[in-house]
Amino acid sequence: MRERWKENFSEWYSEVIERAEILDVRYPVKGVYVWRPYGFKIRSRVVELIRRILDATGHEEALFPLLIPEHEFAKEAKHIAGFEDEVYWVTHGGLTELKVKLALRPTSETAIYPIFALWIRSHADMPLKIYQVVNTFRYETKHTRPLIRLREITTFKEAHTAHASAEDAERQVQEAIACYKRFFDALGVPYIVSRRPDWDKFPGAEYTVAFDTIFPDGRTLQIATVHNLGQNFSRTFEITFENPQGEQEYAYQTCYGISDRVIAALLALHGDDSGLCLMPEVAPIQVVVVPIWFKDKKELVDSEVEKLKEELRDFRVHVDARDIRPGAKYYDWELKGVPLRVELGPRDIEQGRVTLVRRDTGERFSVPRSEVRERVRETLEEISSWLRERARREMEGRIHSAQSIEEIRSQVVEKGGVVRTTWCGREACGKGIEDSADVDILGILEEEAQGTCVGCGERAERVIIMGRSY
RNA sequence: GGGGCUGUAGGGUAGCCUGGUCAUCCUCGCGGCUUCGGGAGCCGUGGACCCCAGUUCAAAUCUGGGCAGCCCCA
Repeated sequence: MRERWKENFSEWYSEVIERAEILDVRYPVKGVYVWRPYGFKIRSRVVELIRRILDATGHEEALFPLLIPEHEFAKEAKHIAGFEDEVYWVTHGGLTELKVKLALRPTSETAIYPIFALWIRSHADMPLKIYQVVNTFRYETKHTRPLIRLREITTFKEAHTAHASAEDAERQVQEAIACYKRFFDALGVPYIVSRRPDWDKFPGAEYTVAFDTIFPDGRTLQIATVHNLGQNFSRTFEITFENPQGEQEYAYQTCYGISDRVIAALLALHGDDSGLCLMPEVAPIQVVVVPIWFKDKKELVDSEVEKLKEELRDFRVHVDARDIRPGAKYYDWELKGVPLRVELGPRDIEQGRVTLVRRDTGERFSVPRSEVRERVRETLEEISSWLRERARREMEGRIHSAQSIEEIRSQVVEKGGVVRTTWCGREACGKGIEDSADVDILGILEEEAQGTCVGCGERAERVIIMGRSY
């Protein structure tokens, strides 16, 4: 690696995406990228994890069309107002201009809810919990960045639910938050959960709860959102049901999603100056075996490596048999983030041992050949918890508190990260704080506020977090 | 949204101002030999001027447009 992880994060990120073969960024359309096989394997593991979690909580996977007719898309006024300047439109079929323009989904509410209206007739049809993993399109005007700000989001994991009561929808929001916590915990991606201020909620939602993480450069990244839609969309799309009393009622809805950004976070948070450092849970290769060949010993080493590979068949193992020097292989696999390396040479064979090298700590040690399976298993577990713990500590070290506008500005602008502070809860005052500190309010925390508002000095009603985001 | 800069082999670059020779160097790919416990050496060989138009005897070089990328400000 040429670039350093913390000191030069933005360049590091670009370099690692390209050299670790995650994406090919050379596709000739702005803001869209090619998943390379190695990156795609990581993506697949991440998708499998969310599938397991959603399936286990009674969600069912489905697949809705990419194209949305204009009249459906335009039904919900606030929703379209929130998206209209970033929608791609299909206007022609061949040379024929379409009578009804078709939107490429920027998100799928307006594709799914007309169908929900057909599926739901009675309270017994609910709760209805559907999810899909799809690509979505947004015509981003700001600077696009691989996996962070995309024009084609390739891995949008969105869930949509419908309920017979406001209480059940509220319970669903809590379930979604719990699912996402489990998901990010498994990936070792630390997060802050907060409720977005009203002016920043999802267009058409009652309220939005967001997960943010903090990158090594101190900027925050929104990695998941959960929305309580109330009856806003069900009124628009006429999703009604007959309740137990025999009356027609509008359904109560929620939706929530996670984009490619979770993979950006996974890569960014678990790196160092040598490159990626993948969590064993998602690493395409968990253990790379490097044979150390010597003149007349090549055959001996190769046959031992073959046996070793068989002994390690419970793991995702790759034997690097390329005809290059071992050192070159070490650098290569470190860049690609393989969590554990096993070296096997004449010296190891003589002693009946193998050499293990941890990617996270760089620690090198030798273990008896007879114990290799068990030691690999426990070392991978240690790497997983070490990475998880390090990421958590790193993020917590970037959360500070501030009691004045000046402090907010100096903390966030100079040191990066986020600040906790207190706010009266009034929108005008909140926007004033954002303007004068030149820092955004990310969200409102669950906890009780004490003291006064940083903006107006009146009694504080809310604890908020502020930061600069991607 | 506004402004600036850039586009030369798979990657990184020199050449462009001042048009003209076989387009420079590093890396990389391929074949071969010797090597192999932290980026090997030698020999041979392969590969590029973003696209479209214009100016000109002649364009990587100048002009216009397109596309793509980078940076700064809002």
